[in-house]
Amino acid sequence: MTTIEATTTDRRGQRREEKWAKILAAAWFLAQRDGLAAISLRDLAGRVELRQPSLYAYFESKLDLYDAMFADGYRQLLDVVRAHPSKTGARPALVDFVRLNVQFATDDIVRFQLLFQRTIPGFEPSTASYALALEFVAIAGDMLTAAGVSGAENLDLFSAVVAGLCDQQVANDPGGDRWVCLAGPAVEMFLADVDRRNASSATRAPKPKQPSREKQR
Amino acid sequence: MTTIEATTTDRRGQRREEKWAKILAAAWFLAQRDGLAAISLRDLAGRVELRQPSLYAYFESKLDLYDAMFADGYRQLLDVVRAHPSKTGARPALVDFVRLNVQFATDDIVRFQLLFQRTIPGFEPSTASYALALEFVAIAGDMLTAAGVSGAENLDLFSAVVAGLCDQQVANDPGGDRWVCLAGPAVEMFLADVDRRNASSATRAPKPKQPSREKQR
DNA sequence: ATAGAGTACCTATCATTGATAGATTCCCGG
DNA sequence: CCGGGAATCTATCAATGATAGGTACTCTAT
Repeated sequence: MTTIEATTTDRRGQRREEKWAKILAAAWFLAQRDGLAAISLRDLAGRVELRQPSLYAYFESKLDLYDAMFADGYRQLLDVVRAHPSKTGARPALVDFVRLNVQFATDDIVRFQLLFQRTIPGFEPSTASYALALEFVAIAGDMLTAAGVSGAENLDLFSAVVAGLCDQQVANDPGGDRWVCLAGPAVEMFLADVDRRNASSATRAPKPKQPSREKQR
Repeated sequence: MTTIEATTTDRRGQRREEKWAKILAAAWFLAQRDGLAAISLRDLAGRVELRQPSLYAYFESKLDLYDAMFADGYRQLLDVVRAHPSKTGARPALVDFVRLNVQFATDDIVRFQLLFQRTIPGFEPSTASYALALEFVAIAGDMLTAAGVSGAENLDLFSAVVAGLCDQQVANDPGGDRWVCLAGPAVEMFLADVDRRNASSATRAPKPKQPSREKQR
């Protein structure tokens, strides 16, 4: 779906992938300069020494280009998250994880829009690309369970907090850090709330659902 | 800015405004059907018995149409917020306010996108339209101070929580209420956090920076 | 009543967009 | 050296937002 496949990975395949990467890079540049939806295929082609129809040898359509960018963006996100040294202790790691996410969002606004806001009419990531998104969600879920948080409602609340930080940072202070530096307080707030609810439910019902967890911080 | 002004409010003015409203309604319809960025002026014109160039008697450009929709959307939001009966007690009222916001977002996704996410390349609300947005922000600020919350950081955190709820609801469960019904818990979480921080800062430093405020609830 | 002004439309046309068809060039294996 | 396929081109399409200029209607002032 994403690309028109090279039938076999022959010697040409490498050159092709190089060019493919160049196109993608140019697409990101244009998206940042003119807006995600304002990418012009002619402009894009010109930047990689091609004519506009030749792009269709690499992408089936413009939406397919967006799909490739979507996958590329998630690969970048996964790289960032995985490359980051995980702190000792699940909760400090969670704080770092959130801060990393907000920073990632602000580092490239159009990338954030493409990955997390459905803004391009008609665009829907292919299953292959969406798998990368799920991979990321799984990582986030693991970090939460490691921090002793479980339950669908808690996951939803957490995702809302993180999304909100990113959203506000991107929309109201692009390039700044007004909400980036709220990552710590926000996670603190969230975890305190989880604890609070667990404690109160524990007093009412003597069997706490979650196993007791260490409180670091 | 928003519209090409009727030089005088003559008898025709009324008809003109009627038609103007019709165009706007049709624009919302098309936005919901095809996506915000995919509105076709020819299609839009056809739905109000006009030819495409005639729309330029009502809007200077397509971006200007978006500006009119932006203002219209905020007027709707202000109407909803003001029409809602305010509960007794600032904090229950705040919960209601948040729930109302999330509901408003899900009720019309493209409207949410236009008002709160900068997705249309080149679009920036005119100062007149943006004034409506500020009006809304002011209302939210008032509700917060009424609930005993102050400080820029708290406002930012609050806005992030609300935005996050809307964002996730719209993106991941459009039409549902997975995050709508988290409005209550989220506000509770937020207020508990504010209280917690105030309490701890009060014990450490006997002079709280913010003037003491009544703690209701 | 009627000329003039001005509004509200129209048709015709433009440049640009994403997309397709078909010809051409280039490279590599036989 | 030559045939096939990949890569790219030119030419063209329909649809888009925008502009120019003309036409019909309506109200006002003489």
